[in-house]
Amino acid sequence: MSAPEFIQVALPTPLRRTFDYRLPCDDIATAASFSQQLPGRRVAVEFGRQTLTGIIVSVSNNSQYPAEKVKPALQILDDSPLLDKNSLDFYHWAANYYLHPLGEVISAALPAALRQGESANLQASNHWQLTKTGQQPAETHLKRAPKQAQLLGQLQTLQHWSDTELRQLAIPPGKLKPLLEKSLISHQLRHPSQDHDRPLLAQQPLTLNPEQQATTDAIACTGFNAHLIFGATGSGKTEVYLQVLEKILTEGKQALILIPEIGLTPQTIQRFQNRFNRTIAVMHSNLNDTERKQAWLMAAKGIADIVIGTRSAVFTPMPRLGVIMIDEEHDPSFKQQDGFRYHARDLATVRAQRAQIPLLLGSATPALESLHNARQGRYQLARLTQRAGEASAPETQIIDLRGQALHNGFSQQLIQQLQNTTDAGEQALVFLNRRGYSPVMLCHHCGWQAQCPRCETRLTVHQQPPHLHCHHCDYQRPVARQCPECNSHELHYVGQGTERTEQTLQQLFPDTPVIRVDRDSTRRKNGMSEILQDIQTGNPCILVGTQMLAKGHHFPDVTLVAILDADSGLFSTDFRGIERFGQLLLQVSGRAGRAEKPGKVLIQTHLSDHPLLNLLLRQGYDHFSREIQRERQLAKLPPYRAMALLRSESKRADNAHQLLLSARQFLEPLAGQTPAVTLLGPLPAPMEKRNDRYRFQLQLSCDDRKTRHYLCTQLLEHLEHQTLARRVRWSLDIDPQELS
DNA sequence: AGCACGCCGACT
DNA sequence: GTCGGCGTGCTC
Repeated sequence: MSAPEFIQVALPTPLRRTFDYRLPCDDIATAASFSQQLPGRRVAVEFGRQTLTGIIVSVSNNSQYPAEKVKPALQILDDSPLLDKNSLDFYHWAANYYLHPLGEVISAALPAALRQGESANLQASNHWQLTKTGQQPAETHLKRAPKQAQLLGQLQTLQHWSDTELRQLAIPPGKLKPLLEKSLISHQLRHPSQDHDRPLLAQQPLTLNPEQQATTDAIACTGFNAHLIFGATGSGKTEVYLQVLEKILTEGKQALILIPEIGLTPQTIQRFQNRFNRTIAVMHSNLNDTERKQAWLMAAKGIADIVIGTRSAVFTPMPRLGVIMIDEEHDPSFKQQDGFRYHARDLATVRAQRAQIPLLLGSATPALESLHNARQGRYQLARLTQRAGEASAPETQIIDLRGQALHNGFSQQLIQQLQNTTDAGEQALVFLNRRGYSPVMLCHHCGWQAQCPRCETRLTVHQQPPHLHCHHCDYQRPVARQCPECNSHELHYVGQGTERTEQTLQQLFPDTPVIRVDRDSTRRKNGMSEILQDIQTGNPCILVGTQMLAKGHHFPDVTLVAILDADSGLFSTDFRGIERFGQLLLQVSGRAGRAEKPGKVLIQTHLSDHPLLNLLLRQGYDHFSREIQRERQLAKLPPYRAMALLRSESKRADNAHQLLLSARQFLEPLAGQTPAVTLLGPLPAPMEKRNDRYRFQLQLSCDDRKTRHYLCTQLLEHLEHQTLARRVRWSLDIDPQELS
């Protein structure tokens, strides 16, 4: 057989095809012998006038493309495939399902360093550990150096650590020098390797309660089996994860654990590290390019046994993958909201099916989709109802705001309850999902409002530092002193954000520390850790914050949780709005009433009769979700229908609108032939103008995914031939999570 | 997408 | 006289 000459290369471009190249001349001679192993390797090619790194997806003896136009590839970059066949097949599947170019799917799968053609070799890195002397109480050696003693104390909780962990803890390597010189710690440069010599368990597992035991037993190590673990905060989901992990690791397999973007706290990783003597690769947004590449390669080369990562980790090749777990599976951050709009939970399901391995989804407030799957029998539903320890579920109470006098958003009743809590020396948490000081700046004389010049929205007033800020396009300007319309100086701030709420609370409770936790307050400090340390002391304080407060962190001393304004959540126009609100409400409530102190949750609203709110509070999330499910079924919405959303945006509104109109005109005759297809739009997006662009959307709903796939495939081909499609930014969202 | 080409308006 | 705005075309 003659040596194959051509390779098909996936390149990072929005063009929905692969590109043919000739093998580089010096590789042809040996190509016959290794052609089987070409797919999955990276290759450098000339593409137009640029040089790109692509992935070889297949090999052939001929090319469909005119032979004289086929360029030779510049260089094959890998000695062996970087991506195995299973991974490539999975990426193909994803590209086809989401109708997204394969090259961009592969780009999402690779860390930036490998995408840009860097070598796929693992780097040696420092492994640090305590010496014998270093294990003794820190004060023995460092009486006169309290800072060093404190640092040693911190390191003693770790025992051993890596350069990356040091960086995560914000400890500059230079600070370790004195400890190194005193021989309290030591380090060695090591290449990462499998850690299979030590016993698997570093720590004895906890005893499971009957529910946890039954759940763990139901999970089979081989074959696809999916489980939805529905358990409130504190019901012991993590221990189930750990014990399933133990089963999988015992068999010598790898585990992939997906977590939400802000759920990855050092404590989470610590729990896995403390339990197992196994190499863990962590992949999240705080890593730099080198660290990310290192973690990815450790997973792909089978060195790491446990991989913990956010959404994009679902693509990581893992040669011995034995389980996928998704914690907080309802979290919206599992869906990518731009570019390649995939859902990591949905892809994880497919990946587990293809690999014939178990899948675990866990949440206190499962996504409606997941509960639907469980109720349909596609997932096994495991309920964990017993709260660990003595902690009882918090008592919840609605404060009806109708007709009440409010003080900057606080009812008299809420102020009294906060007073009681601080008087008792306990902590309180006030939740408000709105950053800044005030959402509206209004002229008292003529009614002028500070608007964003680029978006169809108001500017938010910030006071720290003082400025007006658009939360949608980042436009900023100084706070106006007088009205630009009528020159009046009487400018009022209407409504409250976290800054103003912090100020109000500080005025109401001058003797109690008020701690604000939102994107603005945590950015300045060293992440969130400093703030958390203050809170963890257990001293009385009042926390004010956005959803940052609701996720991931536990505040054992908080006994009162107040939701300042539930109305905004109940008014949401998005069809998923009420589901999100219910999830957030329970997440926030879950912060209260840990340990022995019973918690209380107060919800301020003008809609105290809202049936779904009352259902949620009186009967729980299960009943709440069933009711929403029923409404979705009646309204013919997901998960009962397969939806796709074609979005368009342009500086010229007519162009954006026109493109969708032509899409609709194209789809209508096709849809007419197929039963049960609904087209809605083109409609202006909920925020019609954003960042100087006018936005429209066309919604497509089908009874089944097959029809949707067919229609969308046709639609994309149609759009490729539209000249207008080049002047308008557009994107197709399969299974959209938000209609915005 | 990125990049180049090509054609018209308002500046040093 | 040029700089640069974006419309159009092309990428194996």
